[in-house]
Amino acid sequence: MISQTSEYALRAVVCLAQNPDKPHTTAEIAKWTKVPEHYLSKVLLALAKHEVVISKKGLHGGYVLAHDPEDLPLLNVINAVDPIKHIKSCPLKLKTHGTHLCRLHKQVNDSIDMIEELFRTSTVALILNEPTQSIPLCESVTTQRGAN
Amino acid sequence: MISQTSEYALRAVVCLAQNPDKPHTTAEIAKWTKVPEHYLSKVLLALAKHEVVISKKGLHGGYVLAHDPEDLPLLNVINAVDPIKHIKSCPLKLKTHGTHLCRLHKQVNDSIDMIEELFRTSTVALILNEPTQSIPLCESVTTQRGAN
DNA sequence: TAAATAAAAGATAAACATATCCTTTTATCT
DNA sequence: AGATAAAAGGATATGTTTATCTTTTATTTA
Repeated sequence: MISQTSEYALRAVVCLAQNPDKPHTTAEIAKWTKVPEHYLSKVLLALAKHEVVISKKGLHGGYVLAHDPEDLPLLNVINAVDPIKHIKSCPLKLKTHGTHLCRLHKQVNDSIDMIEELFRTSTVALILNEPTQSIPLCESVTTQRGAN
Repeated sequence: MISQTSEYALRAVVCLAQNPDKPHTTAEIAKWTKVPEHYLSKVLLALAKHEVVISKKGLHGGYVLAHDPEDLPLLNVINAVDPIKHIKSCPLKLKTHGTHLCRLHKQVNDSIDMIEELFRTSTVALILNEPTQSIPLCESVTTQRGAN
């Protein structure tokens, strides 16, 4: 439903939100999130281009979040790497439909709208707070990874 | 959000629902739905295997719907060709998470649940009825294709 | 200024989804 | 029975996503 790339991007962003103390390198994030390192590098590049994260080159460089978790909807993360595309005109290119979708494509597009709305209204902060039994990305249930 | 294959399957099923008089061949359906004919052939095969449609070989054969449009949720069509997969256990394979999803993956899975629910409750009949300006798959707004 | 560090960029490969083509099987009609 | 129609199945091709590896560029520190 959402692409592997989006999943990776979400993991990376949550990871950075959990460890806001300093920039983290691609290698670090890759290890923590279990995302293939060189692939993650491309993902982070896209996130930086869309100003979801900020990159810093050189020694002690790495990536940090560009916004507070409260101000960062998951949708922004997803759209940075794999933009949600709405159906705006008839996929069959029927001339009489044009921009007015038939029931079928309206229904499909409604589902896209729903997903978008859900991700627009859920911020990264929402993921961090409300701790359940499982801490995102962390193996242990009692300690944050940053504590190691 | 939904695959090209699912879109094709939905088109084919709606097409058959619009023309319930007799079996229709792959070639006919392909022409009406603007789906590549040989690819559609595989799609219809999957739909038949999942008993969404019924195939009839030989002269005057083709495909018909296996159920009344009222009894056919769009979800069944989608699941026949490209099953919606839920997140059931931690994608990072974190042992302590196991089957108890963290907030991140719960959120993503919730979106999958939402989509599934929407498609479960929308039947093919819903697509046919409530005519808007555009008739599904039909270029003309005044005549059903079957009338040609 | 030199060395070390880390992101950026580019090139290549593997896996998967989509699409096409060709042959075989099955049913129907005369 | 023979001819025809149509689905079923198999093999191959194209395109896109995902993944890996290497080189280049920018930054920091000593």
